[in-house]
Amino acid sequence: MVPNLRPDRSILAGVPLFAGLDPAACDDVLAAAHIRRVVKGDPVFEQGAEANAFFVLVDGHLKAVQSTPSGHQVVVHVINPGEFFGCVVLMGQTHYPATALAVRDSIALSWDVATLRRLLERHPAIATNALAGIGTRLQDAQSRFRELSTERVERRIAHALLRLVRHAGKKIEGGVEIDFPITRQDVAEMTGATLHTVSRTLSKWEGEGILDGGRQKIVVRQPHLLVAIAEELEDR
Amino acid sequence: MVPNLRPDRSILAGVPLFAGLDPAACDDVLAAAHIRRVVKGDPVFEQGAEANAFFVLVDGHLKAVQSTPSGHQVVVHVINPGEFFGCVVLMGQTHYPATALAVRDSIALSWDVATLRRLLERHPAIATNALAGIGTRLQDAQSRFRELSTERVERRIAHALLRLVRHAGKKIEGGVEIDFPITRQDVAEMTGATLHTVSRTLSKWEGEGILDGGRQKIVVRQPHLLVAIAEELEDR
DNA sequence: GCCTGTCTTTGCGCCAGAGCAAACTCTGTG
DNA sequence: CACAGAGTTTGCTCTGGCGCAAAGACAGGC
Repeated sequence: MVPNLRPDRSILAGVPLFAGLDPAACDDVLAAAHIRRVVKGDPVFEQGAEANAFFVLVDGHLKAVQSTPSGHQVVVHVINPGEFFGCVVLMGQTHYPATALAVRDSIALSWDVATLRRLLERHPAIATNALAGIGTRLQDAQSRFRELSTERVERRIAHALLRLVRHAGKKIEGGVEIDFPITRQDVAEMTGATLHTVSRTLSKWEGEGILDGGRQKIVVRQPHLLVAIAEELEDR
Repeated sequence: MVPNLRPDRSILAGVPLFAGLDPAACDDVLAAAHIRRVVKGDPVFEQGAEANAFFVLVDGHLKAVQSTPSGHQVVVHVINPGEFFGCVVLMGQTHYPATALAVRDSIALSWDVATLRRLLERHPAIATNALAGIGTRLQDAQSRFRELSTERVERRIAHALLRLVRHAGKKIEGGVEIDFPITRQDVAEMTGATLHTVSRTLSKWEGEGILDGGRQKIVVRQPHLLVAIAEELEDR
């Protein structure tokens, strides 16, 4: 962690957490920030570690994974640029409940707990924005819970892919590509399925022209067909 | 909804959302509140309705249920006295994502959106407290997601019961009773299981002396055995 | 006290998808 | 360029727990 190297107010532009802050406030926020670079495969923090900092992802992609004592892993959240993470420190928790792992080289801003508290006090709008952000995430978590309870694997995978397309999709020639390396195992851990089932399903869809796979790569060719699978009332 | 009938500051004592507020602030909060009484079986608000009020449960118990287009229901949250709900209005959502149903006669305080905004501005501590509350709930949702992904039904049911015991348990002669009417179906909807599987599992546990069942009633006799089932590393 | 509707229990068959196993295919590295 | 390791595909088997069905058991209303 190094002191802030570029006091460029524009990095905060795409961060909902700081929406509505006046330039002076932005400078205040930035001045207190540290920059944290993390290379693909490295954790920003690990599950169980003492929670002492709060982060905003500026560039790259992370996944928040929880692992169970029995060795299973679950991807509880994919963190996209502009999102905050490590938000447990906002809520008086002392340890991180998940590991934040860089799925590609990433850059984050960070603030330690005390600094964050001070910023919250000085700029109450941040608290309101944080509330909105966490709320959205809560809803997302509940949706996924509902899906996992009520839907069959195929449909859950479709939902997961659509979510990825929406939040981390990059438009390319003839489709939308998930903008970071993603394994079948990752998709399995997001949907409560096994690697094998995900692989089979994606292969089938590839055969149907819905998407193109590849090593750590997914390109959705026909998003609307995925929507049809995800939403269709009648069971397939 | 009727105007505040009892301006008794003490009702706010057990509400974490208003922790740390000075007496004057409490009075301010209370003066703006309305009291909403709701009888068992009635909804406080329904999924899809316009979100125009925010609530704190003073007495009773609610369940937050989401239903899918296909008719399945999921219990996303059990609301205990002192908790807030309808918190989507805090986050700029326009419609309630779930139905809040009274599982017994209940009393809630309510504030309309505009009033709430004003209170938040005047008493920033509320925003901080709300942040903590939603954060806890997010973690809870993620835990349940993880359980649903990685654990077999029996263990998930054990976890759900323990959660109920913890947050809505009433110590009675020789055990802990869940302090509101709860059906096997409810437990099923909390754990992503079917009514039948829950019934079978509870019957088995009743046979083992871990708990006593009954119509809409569960009394846990040996919580530690439940913990053993929930936590044990080796699969049963 | 009886009746009705709701909740619960239990039996049985079946299948989605997990678990296991093995081969195959990339990609980066020495 | 061969090799190692990680990621992917695919086949086969087996089973947890769902779906369906039907019979009890209880509580509240009349």
